[in-house]
Amino acid sequence: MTRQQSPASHRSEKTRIRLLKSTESIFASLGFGGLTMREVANRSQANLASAHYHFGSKEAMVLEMLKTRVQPINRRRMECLEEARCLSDGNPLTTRQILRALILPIGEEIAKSAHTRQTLAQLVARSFTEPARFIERMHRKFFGELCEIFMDELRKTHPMVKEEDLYWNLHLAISSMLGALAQHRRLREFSKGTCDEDDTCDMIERLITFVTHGFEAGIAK
Amino acid sequence: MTRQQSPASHRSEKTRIRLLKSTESIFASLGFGGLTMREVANRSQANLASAHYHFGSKEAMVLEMLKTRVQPINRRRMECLEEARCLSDGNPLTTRQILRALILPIGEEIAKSAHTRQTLAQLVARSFTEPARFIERMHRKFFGELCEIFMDELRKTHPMVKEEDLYWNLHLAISSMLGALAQHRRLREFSKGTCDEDDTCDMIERLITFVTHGFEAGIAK
DNA sequence: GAAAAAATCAAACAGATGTTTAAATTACAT
DNA sequence: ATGTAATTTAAACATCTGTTTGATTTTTTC
Repeated sequence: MTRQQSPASHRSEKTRIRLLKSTESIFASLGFGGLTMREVANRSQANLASAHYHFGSKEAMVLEMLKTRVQPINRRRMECLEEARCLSDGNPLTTRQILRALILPIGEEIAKSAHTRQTLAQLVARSFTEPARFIERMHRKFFGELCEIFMDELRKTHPMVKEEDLYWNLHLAISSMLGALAQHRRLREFSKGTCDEDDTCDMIERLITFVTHGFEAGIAK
Repeated sequence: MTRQQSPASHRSEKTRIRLLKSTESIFASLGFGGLTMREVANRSQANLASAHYHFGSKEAMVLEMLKTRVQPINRRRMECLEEARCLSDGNPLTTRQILRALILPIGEEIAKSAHTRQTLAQLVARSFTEPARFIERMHRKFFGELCEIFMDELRKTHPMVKEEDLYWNLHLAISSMLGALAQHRRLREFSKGTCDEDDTCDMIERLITFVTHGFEAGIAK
């Protein structure tokens, strides 16, 4: 049934890509349950059945979209970590450097997709709060080893700090990042226009400062 | 259609309460889209139609459940703030005191519902990340004025700090709180058993420390 | 240009969902 | 006890969902 993901796709995949784009924006604003195949097809100016033709099922389609969005961010995270390691030749990284490597890549990605700024922030956040089990499974797969790598880095930086404290505060830092992304669009209304949520750089810098100091306070004896 | 919420309900409302309880746990784990009237009715050992009889619609039922869960927490928040004001006779509160008043009441509520610890944390978090518009409207109503009260308190404590910075960092603190609640149950797996997510007091204290220092770092010049 | 493969399409299917109806039952006041 | 209101019930309704089918069109290959 499903079109095989064969090595060479000999013709343009315009439809496939349009479907993924629609999937992304609808999933970001309505979640998995709120996303319907018909709405995706409509927005993509494609036929309902073609979505199944390309992906096989709704679940597979959403998963495909998430993969293509999440993986580049995780790759970039590793790069950022590596860059920091180069700069600090041999010495342990600072807490800020580590947490920056975790957060900055999302900011870059958000800034990149200029006209749909909100979408990616929502997307990332929603993918973490979705009740759907298969999405949870995906996160375990994509995030599990990444977290261990970041934990290792934090251990090097804070060799005297208890494991428990490191885990707890990395957990809080990640949670803060996700929470901030999820609540992103509420800021303007909340601040009655005082704050500009569209200034992504500003947001990222504030977020990094916030979690860095939160983290360090949490591991202090 | 809807039974009127008349002042004196002359007979026991067992069914109504059972329906709300089921609504709570299902909504917490599956969200609004995942919650079905039939499942609620089944778990409540009630008839499908009785749910509509008591609440009128799925939307109204979920809203009623959220109100009865959220409002006590917000009332408690105001009490905590008042208690802190008493203790510091006239002087501005510390940042920690203010943020504690925001966070502690949720912790108390979570600790109270001992056997369903996870439920409330998930419930609060999910209610904030639900795509459903009517839930967003509810939050605006319940949270809007509360936030302004907390902002006023922060203004008194930090009179020299720019409005923008106060808003940004209160926003980050709230987001962190929500993110931590949402990600709550991931901690044990993430930490491979090192951390005990069921120790609610510990979690709340860590969270308060985290956001307090994050906040203060964010407003420092 | 003809055969084969890939992609699109309209239509239908099967199941689930929120909601309504109208009858039956229970609880309550007089 | 009786009549009235409140509640529960089984059944049906209309709509929406993901998915499948089989024919048709488009693209690629030779």
